[in-house]
Amino acid sequence: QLYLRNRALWFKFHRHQTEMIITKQGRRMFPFLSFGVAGLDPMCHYNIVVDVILADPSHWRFQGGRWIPSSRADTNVTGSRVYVHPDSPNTGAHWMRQEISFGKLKLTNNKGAYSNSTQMIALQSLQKYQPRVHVIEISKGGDEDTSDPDRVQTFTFPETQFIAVTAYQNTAITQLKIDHNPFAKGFRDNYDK
Amino acid sequence: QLYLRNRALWFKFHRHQTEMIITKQGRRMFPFLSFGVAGLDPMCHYNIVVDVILADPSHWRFQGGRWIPSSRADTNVTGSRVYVHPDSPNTGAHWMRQEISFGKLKLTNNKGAYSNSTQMIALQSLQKYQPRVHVIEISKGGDEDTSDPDRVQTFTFPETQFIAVTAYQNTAITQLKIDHNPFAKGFRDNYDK
DNA sequence: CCCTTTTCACCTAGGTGGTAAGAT
DNA sequence: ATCTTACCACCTAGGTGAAAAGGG
Repeated sequence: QLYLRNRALWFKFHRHQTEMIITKQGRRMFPFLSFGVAGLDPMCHYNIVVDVILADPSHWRFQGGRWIPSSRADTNVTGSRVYVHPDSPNTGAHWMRQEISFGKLKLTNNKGAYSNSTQMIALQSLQKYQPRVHVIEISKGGDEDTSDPDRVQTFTFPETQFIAVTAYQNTAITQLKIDHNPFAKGFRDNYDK
Repeated sequence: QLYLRNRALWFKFHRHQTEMIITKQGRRMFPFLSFGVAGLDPMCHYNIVVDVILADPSHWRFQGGRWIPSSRADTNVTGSRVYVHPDSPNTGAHWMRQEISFGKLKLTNNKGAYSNSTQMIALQSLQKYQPRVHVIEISKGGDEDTSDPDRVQTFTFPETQFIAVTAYQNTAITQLKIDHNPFAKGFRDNYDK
């Protein structure tokens, strides 16, 4: 019913263990989450949201060209913030008509970034994370009722797991970012103009 | 209860009869509509929308340095399209917290621009228009009921009237645009770098 | 020592009016 | 003649990884 549109790209990164930069002011994901959906009620209203949960309790270190799990995380895990797709709320017909892209979602390491509804997800560096997407049917009362499991569908794609970093560790990941992210075009070897 | 935030700027243009460019792919307004609002119910939900109505039935021509009304409009007026503020729907608390800006609203002369929810308002060149803003209280049923006059408040600011053009006619208007629109900075006389 | 922050050149993306060509 | 369109140089705005500086 819901599928990952840029699955092939995600797998290219996943093969090398995806890394995502986090900064204080927020950094976009690349690849970003892009979904297609089918089977919704065209007339019904839905919110579509993404959250990011800890995929693994360990701290990770990049050593000898490999990621290795280290000590257990000492910090208690703060619940990951939810990112609501900017088109939300909208009809099933709307969501099924076109790509559902989370290209403007930003990741941050600034826990104080919750000020005034800035849409960012706060993570801890060197931990492994798993994004999830939720399709929330809005009840006729106008409010979503997340306590009713029939009204929320959750999808998880393991190929979108990543380790949060403040600087890239694996040069293979860096090269994939440069090769595929349009904003990094200036770093491509075969870039002539 | 609702006021025009950039009223002084609008008056600078209004004094010379404001002109707004319309193009096929859509052109932003400058100045753009920017409002502040007070007195809403912080918990209640509202849509805030702008429409543009004909301010005058005449065609206008710029001749001898002045705008003069010409023949009556022969075309039957098609109802102006509504532009819904991208934050809609939202709570009274949200709308009262910050500027309500319509900076991304675009004007077009392409009547076929209604394709697939492109958010543009279609106008006819050389006619005079009046923007309006509507604050629509959303009923508990979740749908706005625009047939109930108690639930819609409409505000009109005469200083935001403008004539739609495909190229500027009055050089005084052109100069004001260059002086105040950041995107036209390259045309300023005192621009050194 | 390892991780984070800041700054930078370089890019994408797209909003300006000017200008010349096109359309009626 | 008058109005419209297409293209342009020039700008704003902001997303990249590299590299150097900062911090514990």
